[in-house]
Amino acid sequence: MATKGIQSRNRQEITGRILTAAERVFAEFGYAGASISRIAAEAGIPKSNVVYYFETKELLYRRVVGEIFDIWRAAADSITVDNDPIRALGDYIDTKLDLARTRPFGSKVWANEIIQRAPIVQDYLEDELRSWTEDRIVVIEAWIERGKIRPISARHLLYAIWATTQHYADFTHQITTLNEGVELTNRQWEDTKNAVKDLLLSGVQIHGDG
Amino acid sequence: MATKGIQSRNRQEITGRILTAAERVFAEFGYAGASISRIAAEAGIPKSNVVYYFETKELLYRRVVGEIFDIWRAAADSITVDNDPIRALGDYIDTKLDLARTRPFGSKVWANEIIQRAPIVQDYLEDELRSWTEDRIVVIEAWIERGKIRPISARHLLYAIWATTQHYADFTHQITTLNEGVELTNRQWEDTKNAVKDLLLSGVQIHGDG
DNA sequence: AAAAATGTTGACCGATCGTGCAGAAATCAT
DNA sequence: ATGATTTCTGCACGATCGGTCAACATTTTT
Repeated sequence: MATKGIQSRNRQEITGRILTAAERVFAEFGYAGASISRIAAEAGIPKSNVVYYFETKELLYRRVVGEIFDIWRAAADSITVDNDPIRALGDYIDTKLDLARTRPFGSKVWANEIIQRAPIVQDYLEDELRSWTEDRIVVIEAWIERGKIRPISARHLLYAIWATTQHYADFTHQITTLNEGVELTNRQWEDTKNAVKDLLLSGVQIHGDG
Repeated sequence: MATKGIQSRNRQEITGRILTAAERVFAEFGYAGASISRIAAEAGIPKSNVVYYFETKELLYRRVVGEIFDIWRAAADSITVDNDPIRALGDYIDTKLDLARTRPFGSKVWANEIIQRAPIVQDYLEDELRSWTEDRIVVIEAWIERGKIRPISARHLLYAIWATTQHYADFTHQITTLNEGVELTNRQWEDTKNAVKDLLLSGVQIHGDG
């Protein structure tokens, strides 16, 4: 019992290393292009060992997708009826842009999966994403009814937020290339946050008369 | 000489069929996941014949990417200093959303390529896309200087337009799933155009005091 | 009509893929 | 200490991959 912990800790360490490697490799090569041997090499272990912990490529992949989905879901906690709309949406944009910077590979894996019509995680979309989305739409429409924001399309607002924030993760390479080949600095990421919020939330906010 | 045309016409027909099939297959499986045999099957010809016309998978892929890039470039013709900003940007958004509907596979191929850090078409980014982007930024900043639009970040405005419009192509499957599993109707696409323009151009337009 | 050029196809090659499996190694419970 | 359990790894398999090539069919040129 006293030594039981050692094995568990090792297990957690190694599965964590595999998941991190898998997220990167799946992002960089797509599901079909990612090979178990490449993931294993990135994690510094033999191929057979990856299979031992995750059984199949598909199960490993589902774990990777599930992780980023949970993280994104938590990012929208601020979107509730009682919160101030501009503040809540601004926080959501900030958080998602932080995630675009810190977890770009997860975002890319998700993008790849959706582009390829979700052959593996369609059940995620139909179960969890659908109800989650409807809940947020209800909140935004409640804000509209109470006259707190302009009567925009709640659904398309959500889509626009997803699109723009994830763009900075999925298209990092294009953005870097257009930034003279160097990654965005801290300052540029702050500028990005402000620019995205400015652009998107101007369409939401009720404009005063002066 | 009189019969020369027959072979040329056949050549054009068959390479066209291959390119259409390739665009779809590359979009659906990524570069690594797309196989020449699958493209050939989709085009209804033997694998060897695809190789005969395009030599390698990579050359075929470059042709596909080049096509969608040219189409997108032409879509921004309206962005010139002398045009009205809201009108010009609105036309650009409309055109790109039309392309999202009519050429979704090309958009997905591009997205896949950028996600994977442009292993094949990096020269496109550095040569053509970079100068093209800078030119548009100059136009938008000229609009700002002349007081025609709010002083937003021209670069991030472009990115936001790209992100939102391409989102409706790349994430079609997610959007369809969230639309109770059915594709968007003509009416819904019109609503989309208006919603995107409303959201993005509110941030651009100078708000009057009434 | 004969020669040349172009188009078409199936067979084949070496490489890599995901995965199953047997057995060695390490750790655990007793 | 010893047997049970878990962890680790090399090897082998059938399948599929991109690409080559030679044989054959068709069209074009002379």
